[in-house]
Amino acid sequence: MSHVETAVDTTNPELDAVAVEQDAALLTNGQLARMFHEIGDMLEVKGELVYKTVAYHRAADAIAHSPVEVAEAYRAGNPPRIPGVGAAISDKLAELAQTGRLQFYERLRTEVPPTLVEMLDLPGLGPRTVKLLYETLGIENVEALRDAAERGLLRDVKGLSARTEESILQAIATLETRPQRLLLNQANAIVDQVIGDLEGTPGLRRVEKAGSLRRWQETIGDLDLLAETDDPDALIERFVGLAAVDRVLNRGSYKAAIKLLRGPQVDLMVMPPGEAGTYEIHFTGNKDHNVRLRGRARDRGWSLSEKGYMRLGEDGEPLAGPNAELRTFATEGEAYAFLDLPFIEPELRQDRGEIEAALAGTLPTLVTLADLNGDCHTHSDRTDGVHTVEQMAEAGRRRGYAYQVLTDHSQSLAIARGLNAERVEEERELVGLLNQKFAREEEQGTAPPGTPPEGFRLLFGCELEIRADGQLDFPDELLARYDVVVASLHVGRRQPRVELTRRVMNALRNPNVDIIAHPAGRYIQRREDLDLDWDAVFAEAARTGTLLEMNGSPHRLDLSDHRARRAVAAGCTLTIDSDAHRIEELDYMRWGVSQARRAWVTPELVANTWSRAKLLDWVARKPERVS
DNA sequence: GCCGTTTTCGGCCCGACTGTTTTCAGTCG
Repeated sequence: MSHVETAVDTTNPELDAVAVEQDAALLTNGQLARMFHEIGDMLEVKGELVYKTVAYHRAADAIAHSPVEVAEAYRAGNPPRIPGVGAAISDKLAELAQTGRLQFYERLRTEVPPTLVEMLDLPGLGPRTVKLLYETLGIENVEALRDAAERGLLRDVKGLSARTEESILQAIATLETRPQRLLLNQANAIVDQVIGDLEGTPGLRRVEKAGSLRRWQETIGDLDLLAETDDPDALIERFVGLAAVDRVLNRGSYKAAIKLLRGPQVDLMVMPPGEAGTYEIHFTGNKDHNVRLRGRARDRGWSLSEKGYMRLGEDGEPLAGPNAELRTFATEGEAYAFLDLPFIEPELRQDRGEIEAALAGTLPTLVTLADLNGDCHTHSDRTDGVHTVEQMAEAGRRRGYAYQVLTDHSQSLAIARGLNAERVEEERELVGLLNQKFAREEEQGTAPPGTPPEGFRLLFGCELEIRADGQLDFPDELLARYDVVVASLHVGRRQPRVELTRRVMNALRNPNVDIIAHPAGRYIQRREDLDLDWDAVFAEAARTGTLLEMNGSPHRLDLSDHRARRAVAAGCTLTIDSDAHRIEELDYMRWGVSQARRAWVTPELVANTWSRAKLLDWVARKPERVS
């Protein structure tokens, strides 16, 4: 607990000031990862050996996903073992941890203009071409490239043509109008639309989602579709001719890619009927997961591609001609089994230990939507919601929940018309009346079908503001009257880490606070995470049994999968909530569940898979744990 | 640059599509 105490200790302000100054030079895992990715990019442009550049990118990813703060650990003289980080990169990390700088990186930046690396963002333009353009025409940024292309200078470079000029100008235009990555729910809606448009194509047996959407990643770049069809030509024809197509990026016999009008790129791959297994694996990814599978296949004498497993000869090449041997499978389960692996859930396919767990027989049984018995975070029109308390409760009841917690905002969040003590009392009475009605209907057998045996109850809660001064927005006497208190932080988000952490700690230690909602306070692609001492927060949440929310709003998905995994490792228990402000948003639960699955979360770790009695008992016992 | 229960050196995952070419390199996923 000592680091926890240190982080919130205010008795010696001078000590705090020293700590903050040291922290200033400590790079976060994210910053380290960005730097090593950039190094990888610069080495690519320099024309370095491809495997060297890959090594830097791989190390960057591993650092980004590391459960420990890497720079902090190095500074403490306690460098963690990170897969993909060997002697050379480890030395660089040590230098960064000590000095906050890296000479190798700074020298590289003088050799390779940073704007050169930005040119790699242009679709179709890779490191070789960037290098070629730099060396022949001295082009070192996108502006110069556009200028040269417009003036017809590129066609004189060996290996390029007038056509290349055109496609480069096209790529620049694409980059400038490129939409942000899609949120999960947006991507899903677009894909459903495209799948609907493809239905009825002659020969088509089925179309399914693949790629990052099938892994339920929190944001989606390109969309991937797989199709089983007896007539590939007809399908490709239909696909590239869809009304929503802006332009066709490429088109072959088995695959095609389109860019949708004001929308993302969509890739379609055709699978021969009955051979979906390896295709689904290949196109669901992610890349690192696939590389691991191919390595394992190769160790066993087979080459794995989307087409199936091909027997390798003694030269390490697939056998050809009459000796060729190809194994295909109808399902992913069979294709995994060929490698003596069990089926691995798509959400886990990120090469974050799932292969090892599969081999050890320790893959988790992931939480599902059906496991949830309630929703601990919902709003009504009495604060910033859209539907009435009754409408929201009725909708929750019809979902088959045993409980739903009404968590309208507390008084200080004026922007959301937060409730004062008087309106809190009104709301309590309203909740009581509704519950009487629900109980009556259950007794009379007129409750909606699907109502669980323990019946449905609307639990009385609030979303309690953790104010900028660190105080909670209601006094303890009032808080003690709630069934469930959900605390969250919306204001004073830019305070320094020590201050922010102290505020959250104060909420965690309050005997009446049961859940911390959207702990990182992020809005995906719009607002950064709160700068908290996460290890301290997780340790205290675990000690006090305060539940940490996985917020299902596709804008939040907070905790993130990485953080949730760390929280669980630290002994925390979670909730998965919709944070619904209208009836339809109760469906946000599905995105929260997918995020939890990506974090390896099992049902028992999620408090709202519990019965109502168990949940209420858990929160009632918090005072014992805090003391 | 990383890595090793075959290896401390010599490997490192795979194929489609595109464009500029006559046999392939670059890019992408």
